[in-house]
Amino acid sequence: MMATVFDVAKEAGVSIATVSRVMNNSPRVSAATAEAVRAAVEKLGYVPNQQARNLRKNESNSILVMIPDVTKLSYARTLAGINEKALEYGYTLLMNNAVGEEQEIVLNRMAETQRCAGAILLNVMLGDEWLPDVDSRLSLVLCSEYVSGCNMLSVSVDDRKIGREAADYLLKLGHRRIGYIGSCVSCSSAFERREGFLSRLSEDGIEPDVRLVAYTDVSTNYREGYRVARELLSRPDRPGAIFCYSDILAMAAVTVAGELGIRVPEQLSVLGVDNNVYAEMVHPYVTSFSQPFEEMGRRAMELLHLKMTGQTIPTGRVIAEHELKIQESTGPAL
Amino acid sequence: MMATVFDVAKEAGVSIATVSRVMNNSPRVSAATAEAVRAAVEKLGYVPNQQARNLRKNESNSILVMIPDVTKLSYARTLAGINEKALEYGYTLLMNNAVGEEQEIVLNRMAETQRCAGAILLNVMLGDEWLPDVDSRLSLVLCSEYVSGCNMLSVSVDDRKIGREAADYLLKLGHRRIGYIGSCVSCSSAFERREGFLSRLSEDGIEPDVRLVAYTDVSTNYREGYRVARELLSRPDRPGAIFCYSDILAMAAVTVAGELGIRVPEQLSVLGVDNNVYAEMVHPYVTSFSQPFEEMGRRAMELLHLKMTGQTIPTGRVIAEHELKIQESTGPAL
DNA sequence: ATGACGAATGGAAAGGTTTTCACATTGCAA
DNA sequence: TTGCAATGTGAAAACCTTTCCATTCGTCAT
Repeated sequence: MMATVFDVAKEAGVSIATVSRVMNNSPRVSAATAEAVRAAVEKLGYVPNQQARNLRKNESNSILVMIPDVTKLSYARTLAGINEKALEYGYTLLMNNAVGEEQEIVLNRMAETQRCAGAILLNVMLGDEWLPDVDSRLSLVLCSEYVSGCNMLSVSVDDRKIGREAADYLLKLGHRRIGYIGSCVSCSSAFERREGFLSRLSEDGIEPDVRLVAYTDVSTNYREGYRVARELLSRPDRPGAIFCYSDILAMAAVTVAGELGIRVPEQLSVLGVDNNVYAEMVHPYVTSFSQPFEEMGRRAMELLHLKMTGQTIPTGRVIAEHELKIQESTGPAL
Repeated sequence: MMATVFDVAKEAGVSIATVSRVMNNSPRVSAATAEAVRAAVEKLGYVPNQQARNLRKNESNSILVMIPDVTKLSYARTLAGINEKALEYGYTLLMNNAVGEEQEIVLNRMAETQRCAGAILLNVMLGDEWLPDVDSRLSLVLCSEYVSGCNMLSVSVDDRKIGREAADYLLKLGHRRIGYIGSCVSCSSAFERREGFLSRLSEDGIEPDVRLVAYTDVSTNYREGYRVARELLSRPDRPGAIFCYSDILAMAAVTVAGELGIRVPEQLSVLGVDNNVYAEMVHPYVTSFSQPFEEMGRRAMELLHLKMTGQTIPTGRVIAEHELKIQESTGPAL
């Protein structure tokens, strides 16, 4: 049915070994022979069977991407970046939408059946004693929130720095009554951002004020954010500026402000994180830290490629640069 | 390194053929032997090499999902559905984020190198003469907007019906001045929805009124939708109800109405399509047709499985059911 | 008692590569 | 002229399965 090395060898009048060499661009073959083989390949429409190749070479050209939830925009964007580089390097992308325990099962099965040579894990759960073990059999790169104490190679943004810069920016605008909406425990990035945020405020002598803070554990749930923001902004001693864990929460805050007759940014500055494409649906547009998800995906794929080809790689954590995109929701304190 | 059938055979004191039979649950092996083999498998931690298996059986257990843009929520949701079923059937998911010409190249390469046995194409471009050719070498299922005239097996919603029901719903609320925001040409679904919408209106004697219609070619771009909606709603003879191609456009219309002091739904009913999770970011919440993307993905995977295992499949088009989710943005005509 | 049959199992081929090793040819220096 | 290295090529093994075919053995009907 499909042409094989044997067919090509017969057609070109050479041995299968020579055909293989030509297909792999071996230098140890004469120009004339190579040309004849190539002609035969062309004529027969021969394409090497990847399965057989992988079996023989005992390696795989596919890599696994493990995603907790592909419908979350940040993951999808990262995936797009990974895909871009994978295509460039000639890898095939295996993807799996799995969470928790299932991640471990799938990953182990992939490693055992030798279905893939490497994997990129988006936002793997905390407390993963099993990761180093998997990493010994399979090249692994993490691409997600930074998990402190985890020594795996990872790509992430510096959430602590985002928090610090958020505080810095609002302080520079003259704000002193600065609030926070977001979680403090649900995930590592939330924790880090809040830590950085509070430590910068503390440097200017501003200590956490419970009346200015609203915690919501579901940091990306609009309705919950709306409820919490309403509560926070209804107080007589409401903050003059709010740093929000996500754009979703920031949008909720802006909407609430509009409903309560609080002018943004004159009476209230709102700062978010994400640069969500949907952020434009609320007016005024939300000032926000953008996260380079596509770039993170590309970097992760590059690192994995280096790791798999045995080249030198940076150890530990690789940081992707965020950027403050100033829009309409922030302004100087009155 | 890794245990093979030979190791297991030696350990269990049987032949490799028997080991293979046990691994494949063949009935032609005695219980005692099977037990011995299983014990050896357990002891050695043997896992069959998928590559070798695929090579021998000349088939693949992986299927390709081709996506134009994984960052679009509807595609991501479909992908999640596909993933769910693929896991259930034991398929490995290959994914590729490609558009236009690149789709054809990737698809052909996949078929030629026998990397996968089947593929699900999300929203493949129009005018694809090459599809039947690929389908003859690779099982194909389309999962996307319905392309009329294309005889491939496909899963899609009935966009014409959505259009009809939209008109029907607004007419039943007593509306007569009914507008439309969306594209008429950019994609098949936009065309179909508009056709169904207009034909239903026509049945009640309402003919298209250019003053009530706003066309925007980028049917999912908020800013453009905002501009267009503003233009449409600023007219003195503005419509009393609007059917929007997408929730994004509907949200823009609702926002514009709010800014212009037009009360929704008292003075203006707005109806969208999608049931976007972000639809909740605008008040009042938008009434909308939900599309079962996850379910579509699952159905597509099921159909592909049936097709690949040579079972009988429905021919042509499979329709997934949409549903009208009534929220706050629609109400009776004054 | 014999033949036929079915069940359980093993031997060996096949699937399409890559790669090692060996062989033959050439060119070049001694 | 001889020896040797470099170069180009082919034969065959190896990668790990599945599966066809053959063999053995026990059972049952004649």
